[in-house]
Amino acid sequence: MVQNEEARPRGRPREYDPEVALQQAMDAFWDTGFSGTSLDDLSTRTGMNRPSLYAAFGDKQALYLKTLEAYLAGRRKDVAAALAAGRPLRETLRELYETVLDRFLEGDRGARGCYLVGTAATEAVDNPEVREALARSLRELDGGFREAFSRAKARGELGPEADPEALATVASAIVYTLALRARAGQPRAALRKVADSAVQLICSSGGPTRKRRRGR
Amino acid sequence: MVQNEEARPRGRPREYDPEVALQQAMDAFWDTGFSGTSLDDLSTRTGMNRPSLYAAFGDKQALYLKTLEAYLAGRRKDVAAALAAGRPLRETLRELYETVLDRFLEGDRGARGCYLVGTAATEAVDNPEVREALARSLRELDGGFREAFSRAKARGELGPEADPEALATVASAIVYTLALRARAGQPRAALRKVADSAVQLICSSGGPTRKRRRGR
DNA sequence: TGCGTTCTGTACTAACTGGCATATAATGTG
DNA sequence: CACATTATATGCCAGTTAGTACAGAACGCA
Repeated sequence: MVQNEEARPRGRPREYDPEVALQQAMDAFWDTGFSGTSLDDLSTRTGMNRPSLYAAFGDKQALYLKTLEAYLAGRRKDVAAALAAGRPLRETLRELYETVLDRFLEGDRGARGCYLVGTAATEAVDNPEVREALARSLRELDGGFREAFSRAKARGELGPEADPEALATVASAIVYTLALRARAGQPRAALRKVADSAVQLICSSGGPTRKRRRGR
Repeated sequence: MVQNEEARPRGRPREYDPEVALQQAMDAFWDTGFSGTSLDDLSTRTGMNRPSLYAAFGDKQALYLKTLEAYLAGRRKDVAAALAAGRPLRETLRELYETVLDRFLEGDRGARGCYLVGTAATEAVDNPEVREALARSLRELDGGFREAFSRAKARGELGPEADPEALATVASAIVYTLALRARAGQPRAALRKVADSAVQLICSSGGPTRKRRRGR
C-alpha cells in the first residue's frame, strides 16, 4: 500500500501511524464530543504529544474535521458495498442495518451510535463547516438508498406505486434512530427489532409486486 | 396562576423568573451543547450572575438536567395533545410532525432540531443520568405512538396486518430524522416532504382498511 | 564526523473554566 | 428604627484549556 518504499523522508522518523492516530482521535471525540474532548485527552488516546498532534493534523478543529471525513469515507464504503450487491432488497437492507449496528455498538465505554449523530449534530449549529459535513452526509445516504430502491423497483421487487425517494428517507431515518437508540443504551436485540420492522414495512409497500420474494 | 398572592417571601425579591431563566439556559445549551456552554454563557443568556444561578438551580450539570426535564415535559404535552385528539390518523400524524417542526426550526441562530438529539445524545456516553433521561424519552415517544396506532387499528383506520409497535418505531424515527435534518440546515419544505412521505407509508400499511379515508 | 532535516519532550503562557467567599442591596417584621 | 432574611454583585480561586517556544533526539547525507 505504501506507494514507494525507497522514498523515505529525511529527518527523524515518526513514532506514530497517522491513520491509526486519526482513528484514536476519532474514538476520543466519539465518546465525549468535540467540546468535551481536550487536547490532553487526544494526546493520551493517540500517544502523541501536542506539538506532534499540531504538526500532523493542525489545531483541534482541523483534527476533528479530518476525523469526520475519515468516518464519512468509511461509511460511504460500507453503504456502497452493501447496496451494490445484486441481492434481494430485503436481504440487502437487513445486512446493511446489521453492518451499521456493528459499528454503532462497538466501543470500550459502551455503545456510541453514529459518529455524526453523536458528535457533529451538537456542533452543527455553531460551526458551519461541521454543519455542511453533516448535511452532505445526510444527502449521500439518502441518495444511496434512493438509487437502491429505484433499482429494486425496476427489478419488480417493489410495487409500481412505490416511491423510491420516500422509501429512502424512511430507510435513512432508521439508520439515525438506530444511532440514537444505541447511544441511549438499548440492547442489540431491541435495535434489530427496529430494523426488521422497518425492512418489513418498506419491502411490502407500493402495492403488489410483480414477482414474489423467493421461496414463497 | 400564582397559587397564593399573599404568601410572598420574606427577603429581597428575585429579579428573575425561574421559568424564564430555565428556558434561557436551555436555549444556551441548545445552541452549543452541554460541554460547549460555559457558566459565563449561561450567566449572560439568563441575565443572572453565577451565585444566583447556583442558588436557583445548583451546579452546571444539575441545571442541565433541569432543562432536560423541562423540555421533556413540554414535548410530552405537545405529543399527548396531538395524539389524543380523535381525528383521523393521517391528520393526526401530519399535525404532530408540523408541531414538532415548529419546535425544531425555531432559534435565533438557526434551526436547532430536538434538544435531546442535539445535546443529550453527545453527553449520553459519558453521563449515565443524561443517558437515562434520553432512554426514557425514547421509550415515552414509542409508547405514545404505539397506543395511537393501536387505537387507529381498532377503529379500522389501519389494516388488520398492521403492527402498531413496528409503525411506532418508524413514526418516532421520523421525528429524530427531522431533528437531525433541521440541525443540518435543511429547509422546512424538505422536512415537510420527509414527514409527508412517512405519513403516506405508515397510513397505507397493513393491508386494506375496513373504511376508506374520508372523502374517497 | 559534521550538518541539515524532521520529529519528540518539556515546559511555558495567557485565557478561560466551574465554583465559591464575601460584601452589599432590598425586602418584611418587630 | 434595628433586625432577620433573601437576593445580587464583585472578585477571587485553583485547575484546566488550547496553543506554542525551545531544546534535544533520531535519522539521511556528505
